Amino acid sequence: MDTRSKSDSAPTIYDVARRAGVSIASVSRVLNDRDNPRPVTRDKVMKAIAELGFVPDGAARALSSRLKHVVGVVFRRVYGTDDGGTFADETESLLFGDQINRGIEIAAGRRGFDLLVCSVNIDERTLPNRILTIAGKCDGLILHDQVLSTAGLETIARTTPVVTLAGQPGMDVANVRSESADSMRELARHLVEDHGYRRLAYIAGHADSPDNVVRGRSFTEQAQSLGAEVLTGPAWQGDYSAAGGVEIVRGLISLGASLPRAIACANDQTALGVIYALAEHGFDVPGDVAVTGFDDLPFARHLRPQLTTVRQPIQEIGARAFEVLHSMITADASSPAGPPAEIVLPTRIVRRESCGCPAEPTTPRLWRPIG
Amino acid sequence: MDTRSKSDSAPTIYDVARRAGVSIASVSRVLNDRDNPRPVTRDKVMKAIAELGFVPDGAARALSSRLKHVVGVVFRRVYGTDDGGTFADETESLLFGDQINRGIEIAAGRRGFDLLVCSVNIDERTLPNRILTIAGKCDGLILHDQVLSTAGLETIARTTPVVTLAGQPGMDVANVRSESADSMRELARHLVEDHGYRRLAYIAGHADSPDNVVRGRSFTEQAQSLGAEVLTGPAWQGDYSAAGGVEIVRGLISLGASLPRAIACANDQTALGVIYALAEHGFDVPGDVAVTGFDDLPFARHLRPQLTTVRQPIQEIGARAFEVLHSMITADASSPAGPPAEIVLPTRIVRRESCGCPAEPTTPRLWRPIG
DNA sequence: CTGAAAGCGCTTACAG
DNA sequence: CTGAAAGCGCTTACAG
Repeated sequence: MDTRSKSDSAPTIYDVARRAGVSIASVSRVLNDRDNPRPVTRDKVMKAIAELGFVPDGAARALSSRLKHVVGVVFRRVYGTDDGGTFADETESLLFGDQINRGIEIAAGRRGFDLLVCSVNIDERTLPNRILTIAGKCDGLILHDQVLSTAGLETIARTTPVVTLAGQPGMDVANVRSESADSMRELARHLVEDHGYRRLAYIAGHADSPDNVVRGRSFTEQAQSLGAEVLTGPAWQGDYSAAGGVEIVRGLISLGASLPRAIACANDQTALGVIYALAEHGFDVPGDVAVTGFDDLPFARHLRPQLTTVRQPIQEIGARAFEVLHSMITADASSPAGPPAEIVLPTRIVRRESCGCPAEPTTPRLWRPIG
Repeated sequence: MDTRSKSDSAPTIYDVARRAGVSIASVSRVLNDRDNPRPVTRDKVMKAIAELGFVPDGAARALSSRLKHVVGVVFRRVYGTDDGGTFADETESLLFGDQINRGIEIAAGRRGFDLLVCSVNIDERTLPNRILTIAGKCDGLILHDQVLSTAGLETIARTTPVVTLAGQPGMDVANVRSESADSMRELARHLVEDHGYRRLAYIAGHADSPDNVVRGRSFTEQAQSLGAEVLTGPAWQGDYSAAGGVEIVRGLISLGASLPRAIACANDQTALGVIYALAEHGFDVPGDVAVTGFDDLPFARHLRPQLTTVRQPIQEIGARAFEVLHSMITADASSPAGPPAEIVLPTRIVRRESCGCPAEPTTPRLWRPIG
């Protein structure tokens, strides 16, 4: 009669209680670190737990306490333009996304939450279902850039707290993003006024990305208002990937187009590809063409020329997203106020060499494109 | 009487059943795609689900079906030697670990599992508890390089399926790693015989990493057996980070030590730092000192000189780890055979420039260290 | 094909 | 301080 419950399957709270000679309620109390159990009781329980190698079941816990202590994160596994190999691995590393997730995870850990991650392909047909399955496994969801349509978003937000990243705030959806307009205007001003460039271009990211739209518009309007020319059109449509940047420059050059004096890119990865392709064709950066990025990923300062870009507090974005989500999860029934519609984090332009500014004297550099 | 259950909290299977005019059993059946429910029934249920925005609760599901469809991954958030800033962000990107996790996640997704990730600090005092909490939330655990002592491992493996990465197989613990000995011997042979280098060194990774131990020993023994000298000692103890590599080379140079003709590094990141520091002091790689890595991370071929290294199938390691874990999770009670003790994936040496071989003519290069 | 009912492993009022 | 009992939201034999 002893074998029944301590058989092959994992021990439960009942096994612990029996072994310790107490009720499951007492076991639960020491498990949750309540202070009622007497030291004696506590010790008996602890001993039984250790002997049995007992691990409380998270599902049962969650069901009972109505909190899973898990937040879900969904992001796109993008496969960028294929340039034939040089940047083939790039999209697998997802620099930006991974770093945001790290920020979320660290913030979550501080509150006893863990991260359920789920990368999806843009073309996935079962996406809505995937996301619902995820939603069922967590207390709230953080959705990266454009993984769901606005409609899909509103649907899921009816029952699950949702925070989007670089998206648009909605009825029940909070959004966290970083400031783009001011910094892009400042960048345009810098290129036009400080460096005197008169012919510029902006290489766009995904057309459906709000950040991209704002960056392109702010940059263009500011440059034009200062009397500079800004090249536009489908030839300048990138996809946030280095391979995309390479392809655009190669295309332009093979068409015999005359390049602008400066190219502002939607993000650092695009700038990386652009600099690569320019170097490949013998153009000097910034001598012939100045190039700028956005994000300030770690590699930006190791590039040669060092990349002038706009610094986003990447991990901070993740951390803030978690905090907002956490407040939505816990507030839920109590607080009548809705979630903060939007959190906007500050950015700042980082002038390095690729725009034409002098090199920072202090930082030695690791890499440079072939000349 | 209608408001009771469709109140503010999320709808449950009971709400759906009531609305559709069927039993919860029927709802459950369409939820799980069984084929008994008649089309009529199914339609009524689907309609109710859509109208209510119902999302089945994962915890309840898991508790009832005894499967959470979640695997946990624990890895170290390492803070490498601080070299004063240049590589400060490096450890935040965790190239290698993230790529393994991506492999796990993709493989998991194919079987309807999601990933619960948890990065821990080496120095975390609550680590055992953290891991137990994680364990309770998933069906099985994948542990990266040395997150737990052997004792801790055995304890948790008593009740949870566990697969380690680059560790050592144990009683109930499967291990997935890639081959290191043969490739390091081949690398030593290549440096000594093909290039004629007679004075070598191996910059180690974490001393407690089995991979590191094997790499160092294989390399050293092979080189020595071919009559070459291999420098050893604490001066060559790295920590798998670029910053560590930088520090070692700077230290050596500042001590006025005469450098070996070739330095084999425990991994690519270390090699990156080593090349950086050598370039910083005016040494030519491979002209003055040849340098090699291990891993073949994406940046290895973009470096100038292109990095000679050993290619590991990184994502494949993650994918295989998941598959083994999945078989342990599902087999459990049924199959009497234990888990495969160990899975070893093949590696191969990739000869590029940093060892002294001629450049690959086909691949253009993006970056190179300052000369 | 469908429903009533038990049970998964916890937490938490409620009594004592 | 401790225990008996209800309940969290599902799944799944078991009858019908």
